[in-house]
Amino acid sequence: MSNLNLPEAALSRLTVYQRALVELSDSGIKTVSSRELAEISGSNESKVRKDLSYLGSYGTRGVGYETERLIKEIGVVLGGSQPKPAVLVGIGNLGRALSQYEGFQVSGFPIVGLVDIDPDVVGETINGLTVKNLDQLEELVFQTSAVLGIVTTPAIAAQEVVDCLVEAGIRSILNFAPVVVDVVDEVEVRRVDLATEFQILGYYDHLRKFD
Amino acid sequence: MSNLNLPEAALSRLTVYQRALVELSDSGIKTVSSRELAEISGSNESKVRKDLSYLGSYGTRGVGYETERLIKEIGVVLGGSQPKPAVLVGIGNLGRALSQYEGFQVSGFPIVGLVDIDPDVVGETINGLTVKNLDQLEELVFQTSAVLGIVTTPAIAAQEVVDCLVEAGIRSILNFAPVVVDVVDEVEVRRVDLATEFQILGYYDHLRKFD
DNA sequence: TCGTGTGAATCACTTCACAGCT
DNA sequence: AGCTGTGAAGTGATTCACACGA
Repeated sequence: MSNLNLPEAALSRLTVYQRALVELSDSGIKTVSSRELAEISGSNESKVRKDLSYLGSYGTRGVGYETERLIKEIGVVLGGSQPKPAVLVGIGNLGRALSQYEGFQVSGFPIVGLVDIDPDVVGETINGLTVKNLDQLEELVFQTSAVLGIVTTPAIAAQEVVDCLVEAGIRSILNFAPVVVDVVDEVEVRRVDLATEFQILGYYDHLRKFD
Repeated sequence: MSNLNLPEAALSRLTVYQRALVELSDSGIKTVSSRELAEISGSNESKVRKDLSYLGSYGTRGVGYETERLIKEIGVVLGGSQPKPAVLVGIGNLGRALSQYEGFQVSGFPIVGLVDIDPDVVGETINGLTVKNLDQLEELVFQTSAVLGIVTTPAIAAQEVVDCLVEAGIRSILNFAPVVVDVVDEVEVRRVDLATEFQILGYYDHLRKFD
């Protein structure tokens, strides 16, 4: 089913278009042109048209795209819009913040389990969830049907935690630890590297002084 | 000075190499080959050599690269290794977490100011910093010599906050709000989009079911 | 006439392959 | 013999430009 070959770059823009489309739709706007959609998504019109063409031909020449229709079609491609529950491992500052961030719930990725190894933290209740120990991970994943893992541990612990997640059957992992982890090919790991983002900004800031 | 044309993709990998090199150096390792460095950074040897070649020719044929030397050279390119202080706007869950995250301090991006608009939050002290009101931003930037801005507000407030940051003289912004903001060309904005990361994972998870 | 859909052209990044230094 | 440095080839993404339908 839907075996379109969506380039990674287009994929990440589609999620941005979708959010923009939901906003448009909520304010009663029925159709939108590639130029308008580009404008509010920080893209450009060719890219928008090319990206949307991967989904099929859902636009009308001379008119534009129906917002409702596009939202539905993008939703189908992005994973059928069934919610995908996530477990979060590593209850430090960042872990606590993410576990309370409503945005994930709203986007269809509810956090349904919390895990740590620190005995001082295990047993604590955050946002209605009790923090479990790492050795209860497999059971937790089974009980909650979680399919996503979020790693917010220190760098040193990340590889072990990822191994446990994979062992427990998780195949999609978002890694906030500033380290590259090894996994088998069937597992998809995405890294969010805050220190790198800062350094890139720092680089451009530095460059600006020599123009 | 140093007007090399570093591709964006190489730039982000250099930050990863540097962290790996610091670890190697700390454990007493003096030289490293492109293959070894690739292994621990999740890259490959051609990419490592090409990336490092943008800095100049600091390797020794038949031997590899001196860890200390590379750390220094990457540091120079990434912005002279002077610390770049940052102000953070938006003291919600994520803002609180980031303001306590030691990683930034360590990487040379200390958070030196906190800002919000909620009167209940303004005046609060977090990690030794008192939260200021948005209208004190310009003064805060002036007093602290901040050069980076971090936006952790809700989407709806992000554009206004970014305008204030730019007004206050900030030219490099890291935006965690799930919205694309408009800025003049001289300002660099990088977006960290957590919802998009989840959706991309969700897409691959979905795909796996139809192989 | 307006805006989509798409081949073709361009640009950017990656990988290959090997000459040359140690 | 081993490993770097780098042109050249290959791959993938972006932009262009225009035919076509509403």
